Amino acid sequence: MKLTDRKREIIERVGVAYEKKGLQPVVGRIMGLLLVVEPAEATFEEIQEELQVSKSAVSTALTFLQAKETVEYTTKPGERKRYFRLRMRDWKSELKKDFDEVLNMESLINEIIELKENKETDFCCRLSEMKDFFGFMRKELPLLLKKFEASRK
Amino acid sequence: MKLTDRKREIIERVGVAYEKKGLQPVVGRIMGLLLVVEPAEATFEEIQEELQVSKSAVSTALTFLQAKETVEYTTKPGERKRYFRLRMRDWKSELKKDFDEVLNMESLINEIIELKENKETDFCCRLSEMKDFFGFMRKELPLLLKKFEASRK
DNA sequence: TTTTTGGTTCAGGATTTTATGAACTAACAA
DNA sequence: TTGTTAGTTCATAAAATCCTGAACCAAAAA
Repeated sequence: MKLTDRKREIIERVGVAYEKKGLQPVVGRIMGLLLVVEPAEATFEEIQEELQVSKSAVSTALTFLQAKETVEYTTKPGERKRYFRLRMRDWKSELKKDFDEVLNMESLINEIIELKENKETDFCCRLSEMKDFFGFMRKELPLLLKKFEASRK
Repeated sequence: MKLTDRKREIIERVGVAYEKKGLQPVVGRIMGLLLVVEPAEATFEEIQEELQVSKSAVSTALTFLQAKETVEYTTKPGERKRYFRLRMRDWKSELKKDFDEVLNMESLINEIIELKENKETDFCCRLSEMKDFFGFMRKELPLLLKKFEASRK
């Protein structure tokens, strides 16, 4: 495999970014690796070798990423090895899942407001403002996505 | 203190939501507690009692939340106890920090693209598209915030 | 001066998360 | 039928995280 130090540094940075999102270290490193390698795919063995982790760690991480529909593999005729790669096609649907967290926040805040006996406090007004903002975002984010798509045609 | 089961349930849900964001369990529970109590403040002792954790856990979590400028305290004349509460005033600047992560993503993706020898691949085009999207969001999100503010006057 | 209140600090223990290694499977090859 | 390749599975080891308890401190009260 033999990657440059620069690429290795990026793998780590991508790894850390994914760790912060709650994914496990090896999962994040694999994402990084698949982002920087050229061509954009790697075999099980290459991943294991480059990241210096056990087969089981690679297997578990790849199973997870495939379940999440983030990674897929192809095979080449006459070879039994799998070539793993990122499913870049649907980064937009990934994003929509992130957007949906807004919806969760909105309903959680709303449940908190509903419990309040006194809804006239400054605190409660702020909460309402936040709730409204999340509602606003829930409506506006899909529009923004459309606007982006329109801007590229 | 004596909270209803409903409020305790919400504290846990808020706690889990914050854990997912990478904060420690006790930090998240304190956020939940300060969101549901009425009036919206609690003493060190009340927090400790309600969450059933040690003084040190409460102290560490509160120190962290104050450093993050998410929590502050007031005192009452003649009392030495601190009354901790959420700094709800600036939830918008909190939000802006979240928005800024978009910027990080943009530059990370850009660094990856710059390393690519062949920029004509399908993979690279998708990456560019993502980069453009993050650039687009970086410009649009602040506008969206303004639009929201305008809609409330 | 001593005690009480309201915390803070930190070493170490418990728990959780993450990675390993050994045993296993399935498919193909010799 | 035995060996090899390309992984998977799972018990447990290792590491990281989180919390506790004991010692401590500063300010006010007794």
